[in-house]
Amino acid sequence: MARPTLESPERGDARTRLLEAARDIIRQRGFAGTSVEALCEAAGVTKGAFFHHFKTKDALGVAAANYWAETTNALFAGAPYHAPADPLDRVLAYLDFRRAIIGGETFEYTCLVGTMAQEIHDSSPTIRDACAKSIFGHAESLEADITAAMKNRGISSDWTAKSLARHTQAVLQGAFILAKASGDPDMARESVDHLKRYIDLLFTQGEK
Amino acid sequence: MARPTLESPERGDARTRLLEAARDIIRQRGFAGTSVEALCEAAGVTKGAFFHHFKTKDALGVAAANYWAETTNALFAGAPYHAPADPLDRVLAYLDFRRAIIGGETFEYTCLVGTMAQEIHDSSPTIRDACAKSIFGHAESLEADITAAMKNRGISSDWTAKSLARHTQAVLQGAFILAKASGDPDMARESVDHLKRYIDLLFTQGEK
DNA sequence: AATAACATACCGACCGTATGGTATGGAACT
DNA sequence: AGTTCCATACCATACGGTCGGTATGTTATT
Repeated sequence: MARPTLESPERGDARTRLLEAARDIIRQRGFAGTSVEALCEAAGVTKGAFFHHFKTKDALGVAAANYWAETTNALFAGAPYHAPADPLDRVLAYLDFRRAIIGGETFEYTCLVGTMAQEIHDSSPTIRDACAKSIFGHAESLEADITAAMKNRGISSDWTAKSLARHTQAVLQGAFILAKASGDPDMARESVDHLKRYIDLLFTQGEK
Repeated sequence: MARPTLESPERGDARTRLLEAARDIIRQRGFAGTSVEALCEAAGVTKGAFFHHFKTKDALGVAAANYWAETTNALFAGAPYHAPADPLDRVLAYLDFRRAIIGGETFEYTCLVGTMAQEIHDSSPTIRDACAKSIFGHAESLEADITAAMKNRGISSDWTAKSLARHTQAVLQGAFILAKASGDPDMARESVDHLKRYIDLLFTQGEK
């Protein structure tokens, strides 16, 4: 790839490759378990390049979380689950999509920012905040459909759209942990099924 | 505390203190982020004591997971949620208990084996297996009540007691991650509330 | 249009320290 | 007397991070 220009400084070859390496390796070994040199080797760059692009290892962690937020936002924005006219169907289609994504190697379907937040929540506030922004930002992207579905079905509830959106993320994060502990992605799919059943019950049972 | 004897070699003072230090510090900083020396300092022992009791750092991880399984098993066995005569009430009381436990500093209510499994699932199979045993063993302790509740209410379902028991653990693990990311334990309680509502719906709606 | 001046991207050797782990000796209990 | 338990001293290495240097751009001046 060509050298980055002043107009697009983010296009640096090494920088992107380091972020992609971070995305994959940190999901396998965790943040503290991933050395800068391991990242450099995977990205095919030297340490000089690393510290040219990131002031510290923590700064790489923040950048990786932001990169994760950007790429996943793009993935979900372009996903087919927005198609249904009924907002509830969109929410359920979202869960189908999340379920369909689960598969292959563990590090390929688990969540970078969930992994990092779990690990560094107490030792690195900057990384933690970047992770929180990614998780809760994504949750917010579901809120609109949930709110619309509640209005659409005339749901009067003691729960909020915001809390349900956050709960979906909690279930997914927890599902990943069981999958990691057991080495079996079915363990994650199982929880998504329960979550889908819950939301289905909330809206078919709660109708008034 | 007295010196350990040959008859109860597991009662070693230093050993227990190291396991307790591991329980607390690993929940704060993760496994890789916790140094042997940090554990020794917290336990008030030297490295000689550490490597006398544990052959390697990984062995400490396995022992910490087992210690966690033992102590939490004892905690839950002695908890008051077993009192209700109705098995469904016992399941719901279990969730109330889990919810009530959430509070204080993050490391005080989050799960050691969930944290470790997340981090070392790929790099240390022995620790991962010990964590899995703790998580799924605890899940199994719920299965009996769920099964009894299903029979009791005549539930014919497309889900199993085993999968629902595992799902409860997934929700709790995920709830902890959101709490860590946000720094707010309410984020965890919120998900427990949703889980309780789900189980309630499953049994009141599914009655036939 | 040429060029001086500056900025960016990257390399790879190097440094100080922290780390997991070892070797050895001795006190306390059996 | 023998074994368990633990402290001290030490080691080799892996770690995060620095630094001098080079190649390749961009911008401003003339």
